[in-house]
Amino acid sequence: MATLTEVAKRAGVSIATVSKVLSNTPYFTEETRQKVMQAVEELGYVPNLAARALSSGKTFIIAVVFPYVYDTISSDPLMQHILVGIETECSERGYNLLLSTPRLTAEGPDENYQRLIRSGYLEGIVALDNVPISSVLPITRQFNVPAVSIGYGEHDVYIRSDDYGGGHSVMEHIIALGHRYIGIVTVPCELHLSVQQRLQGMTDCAGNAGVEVTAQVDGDFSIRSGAKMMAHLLEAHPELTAVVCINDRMAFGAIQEAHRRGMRVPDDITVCGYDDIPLSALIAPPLTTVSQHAPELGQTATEMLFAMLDGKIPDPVLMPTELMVRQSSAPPASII
Amino acid sequence: MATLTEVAKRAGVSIATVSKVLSNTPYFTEETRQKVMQAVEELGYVPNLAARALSSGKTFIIAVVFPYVYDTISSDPLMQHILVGIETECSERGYNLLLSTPRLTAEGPDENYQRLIRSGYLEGIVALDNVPISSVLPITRQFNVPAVSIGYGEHDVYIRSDDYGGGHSVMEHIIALGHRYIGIVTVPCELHLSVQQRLQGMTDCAGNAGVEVTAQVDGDFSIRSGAKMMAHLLEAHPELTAVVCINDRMAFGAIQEAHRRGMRVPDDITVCGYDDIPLSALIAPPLTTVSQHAPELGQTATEMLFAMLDGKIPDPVLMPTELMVRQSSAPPASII
DNA sequence: AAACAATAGTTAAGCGTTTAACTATATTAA
DNA sequence: TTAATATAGTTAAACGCTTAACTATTGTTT
Repeated sequence: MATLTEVAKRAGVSIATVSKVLSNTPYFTEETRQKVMQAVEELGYVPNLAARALSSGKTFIIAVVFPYVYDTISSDPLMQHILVGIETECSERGYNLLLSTPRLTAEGPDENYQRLIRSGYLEGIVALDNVPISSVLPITRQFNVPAVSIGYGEHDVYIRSDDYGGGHSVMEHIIALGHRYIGIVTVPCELHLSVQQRLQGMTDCAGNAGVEVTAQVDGDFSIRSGAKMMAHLLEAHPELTAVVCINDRMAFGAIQEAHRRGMRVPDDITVCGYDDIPLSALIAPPLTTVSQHAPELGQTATEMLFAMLDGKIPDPVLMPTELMVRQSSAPPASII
Repeated sequence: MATLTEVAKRAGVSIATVSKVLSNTPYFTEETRQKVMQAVEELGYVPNLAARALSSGKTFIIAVVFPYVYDTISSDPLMQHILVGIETECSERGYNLLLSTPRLTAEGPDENYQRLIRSGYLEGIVALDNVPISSVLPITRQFNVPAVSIGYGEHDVYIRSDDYGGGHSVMEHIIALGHRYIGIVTVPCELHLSVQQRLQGMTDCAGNAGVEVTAQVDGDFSIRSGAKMMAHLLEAHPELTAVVCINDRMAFGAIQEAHRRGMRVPDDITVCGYDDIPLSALIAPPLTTVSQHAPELGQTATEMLFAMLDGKIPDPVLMPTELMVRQSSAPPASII
């Protein structure tokens, strides 16, 4: 691979001049520029990133950190969409994207990750941070790696989906439809900070409307657990007319279980989800759910990171959610 | 961040000695080792990757290249699973994973990608290569970047899922059940090399059994198109008793469309898919499909790449597929 | 015409490693 | 006892780039 020295030789100038031309630092003539560019062209010169990184500190790498806890990339479709947003923004700026999925335990993230942070390879980080037991972010502060948090962990620069508002809006929708016997399928709330918010929004909304949530059970995000929890709910509380799940996958399971029992959705029971993964619009019946605008979440987080790299201190962002009313929700039969 | 020089100073030795100790190059005493390690410990020294990369050429970065054509990461669940396999293998070896999603046109991959390949940043590449119009691999050959192809593009080191065998096995299953009026939902075959194989397997199998495929229509991988093509098929060929889709998402759409028309699956019509994405086992009815073992595909590809980095030349691999018989397939009603 | 400023380019130091070549000491063989 | 060898450590060059400090040239101002 061609180096600066070769380009300089061919163009008949010094390597400093070549470097100046390439980085557009003032003080060279158009003629020099031409000579240099021609040499670059002819040799197919591409700067060596490692050398550039060492010399200037700019690596053009940012890392996406998706901690690996119970779930993550493999199973959560949301990650993909956040990733797409981040990728879009990075590739536009010529940055490369490093994917890090540290194993997270109560003692903190794994060795590999810690070394990576301290290796000087990363210009910045976008990290998912919603796990209460432990966080990937403290170490970034310690070693001054710019980082943006997507989530409710403690960190100064963050973007959060308005989970409280989102939870509030589904519940509001359900209560407005006339439902009074409502079940919630969630996950153990010590697992996930944003789910805590979602849940709080739901129960606050119900409380304010003078409605008491009939029952609340814990699944584990999976379709299967959604079905199982739906079964529990329906057996213990046959009076239920609506069930809200804190993610779409569990809502899929819930609908399946309802169908399995010969119930019609939404005629016999309303089911709502949360996340608005693409499949949600396409199942039968199409699912009423809350969109987090995941790609925008990733994209904005990345914009914030680039702002930090420019020396700015971006304000925290609360991304509004959007209630997607589809056909899985309807007034309770008793009203019609 | 601490550098070698600081460690050397603290341990009272030269930087070369520190480097030797850390890389376990012979000729130092246990005592020296202790002194060095203690200094490393106390200063929290972590080698600067950029410097190491420049000096030794080892960057500890491998890139996963998922070209962005029509579809990709955002929508294809398979990618995720391949990615998981790659990630597992990389993190085990302390390698970092760079995610590259070049825009691919007939003129080849985009500028960013080409620069990345030539930047010296990458020790190797695992690339999805199934698009006939263009490939991300020729440039890796040109610049001697070790690369493993997952797919049917022309490349010497590759791993392929046995699409032909997989296609053959679903068709065999359907014919064995007694179906004689069979429809296929595929995609325009100039889009995807592995789909061509899948299809060939299916038609060869049917041909050998003396069964003629009744109809074949083109969707676009999406659930929606699956439903639409199912509608076409059922209207044009009411005699059909089985429909095979070349991916699971279209099969979901097909099942939905069948349900929408009041048909029962598999009682009135058999529907099979391909890919075995996790959802497939959980929909109603659970889908008969073909598993590609995507994570293993990614993992083996990565093992092959590491073998190349060790100077070996791995043999091409054909990964066997597995027919997953579930409840969406049954003998045609005429037989029962 | 002298003094100064702006422009164009060069030289050389430095980024933090790895590693080949070297020196110094201890050990073994003859 | 000497030479050869193995061991332990050091010195310094190299990787390819950026950039501060410098020199040389040209243009402008007084």
